[in-house]
Amino acid sequence: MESYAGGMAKASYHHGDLRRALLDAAAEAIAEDGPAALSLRDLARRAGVSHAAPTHHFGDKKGLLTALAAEGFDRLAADLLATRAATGSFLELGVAYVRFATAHRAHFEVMWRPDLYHADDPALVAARGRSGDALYAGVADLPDGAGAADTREAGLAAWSLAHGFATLWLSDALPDMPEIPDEMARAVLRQLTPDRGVPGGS
Amino acid sequence: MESYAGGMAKASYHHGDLRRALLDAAAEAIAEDGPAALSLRDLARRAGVSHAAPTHHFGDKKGLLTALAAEGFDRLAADLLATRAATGSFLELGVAYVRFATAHRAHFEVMWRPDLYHADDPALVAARGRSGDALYAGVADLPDGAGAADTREAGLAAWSLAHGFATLWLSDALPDMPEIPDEMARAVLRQLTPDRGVPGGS
DNA sequence: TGTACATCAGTGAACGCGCGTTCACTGATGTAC
DNA sequence: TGTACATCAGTGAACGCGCGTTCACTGATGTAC
Repeated sequence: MESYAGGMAKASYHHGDLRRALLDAAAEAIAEDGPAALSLRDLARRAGVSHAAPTHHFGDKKGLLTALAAEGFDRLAADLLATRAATGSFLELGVAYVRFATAHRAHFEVMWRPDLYHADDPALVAARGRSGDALYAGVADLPDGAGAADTREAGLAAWSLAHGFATLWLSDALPDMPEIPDEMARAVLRQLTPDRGVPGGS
Repeated sequence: MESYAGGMAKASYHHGDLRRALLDAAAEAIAEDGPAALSLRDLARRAGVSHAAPTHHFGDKKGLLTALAAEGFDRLAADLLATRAATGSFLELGVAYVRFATAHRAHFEVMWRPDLYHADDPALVAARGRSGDALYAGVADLPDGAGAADTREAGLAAWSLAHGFATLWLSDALPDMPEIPDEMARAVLRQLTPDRGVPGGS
C-alpha cells in the first residue's frame, strides 16, 4: 500500500517510514471528513500502529498539521514554478492553482486554516514564502497596463479568482460541474484577461 | 445584553427567546474559534441556560448549524437585492458580497460547509435558492457581450472573484489589509470589468 | 372570574464515548572501540 | 569480527476531560369551559 524504506512491507517492530505513512493517512482522512474530524488515534489505526506512536514524529496534533500544510505549500510552489517554466502563461498559472486545489484537497484545505497549525513554524513559513514568490513571479510576467498599483491589483484579482473558483468547487457549491474542472477554470480565468493575450496561453 | 421578548432581562424559569440567544451565541463562538470548535454545551453556558436546553429548539447540533446557515443565506439574499435595487451596479453587488462575508463571518463560514449541517433541510434549501437568484439577477443586468455562455461564465467569474477575495481575507492570507476591505474589494473586482462600465457603479 | 388541564420550555443527573497526552517500558538499530 | 552501549521508534496501560444525547422531572403558560 505505502512504499516503505525497505521496499516491501515487513511485519517488524519498526514501521520503516511512519512519518510519511501518517501524512498520507491524514490527507486521506481529511479528504473524507474534513480537517475538523481528524484524530491522531484514527491516523495511528490507519497506519497500523499504536495510538501513541504519532507523538514521536510530530509532537502533537498541530505539529502534524503543520507538516501537512508545509508540504502543501512546497508542492504548490513547485507546481506553479513548473507551469510558469513550461507555459509562460499567466492564465495557465491560475489553472495550475485550481488543479492543485482539486488534486490535493486535503493539503489545500489545511493550508488556509492557520488556526489549525503552528503558523510560525520556520519550515512552514519558508514554504509559504516560496508559494507566494511563485505566484508573484507569475504576476510580474504580465504586460503592465498602468504601473505597479495596477499590477498588484491584477495579481490579487487573479489569485482571488482562482482561489474562489477552487473553494466553491471544493464546497460543492457549483452546479453541473465536471469532476475535473480544468477547462471550466480556464474559461472563467479568461474573463479576467479578455484582451491582454499572453504568449503561450491557450 | 440580548433583547428578550419582554424587553428587560428577567430572571425567570423561561428564557424568553432562547432560540435567538443560541444563534447569536453560536455566531459569536464561531467568529472566535471557528465552526470546528463549536459545542452545544458552550452555547448553553453562554446563554446562561442548562446544557440540555438547546436540544429543545434545534434537535441536535447539525440542526442548530442548519438554522444558522439558513439565516445567513437569507440575509445575504436580502443584502444583495437591496444593493441591486439601490445601485443597479454589478460591481457593487460584488462589494456587498464581500462586505457580508466580513461582517457576518460566522454565518459565511458555515454556509459553505454543507457537511456541517442538514443540507437538504427545506428552509435552508429555499434560503440558498433566494441567494442564488439574487446573485443571478445581478448577472442578468450585465450588458451581454457575446451571448448566454459568456454571461454564465462572467457571472461565475464574478462570484469566484468576490468569494475568493472574501475567503482569503477571512483566512488572514492577505498582507497589509485594512480592517474593512471594501475599497480594496472594489478595486480588485473592477479588474473584471475594466471597460464595461455599468450605470450607477462608482 | 375561576378552575382544570394540556402543552411547552428548561432542569439536572446520568450514560457511554473517543479523544490527546503522559509514562515507564521494550524491541531494534547503529556506532565506537 | 565481536562486544558494549547509546539512541531511536513503537508499545500498551492509564489519566482526566468535554462532549452529545437521553431521561424523568418540574415550573410556567395558555386555553376551554
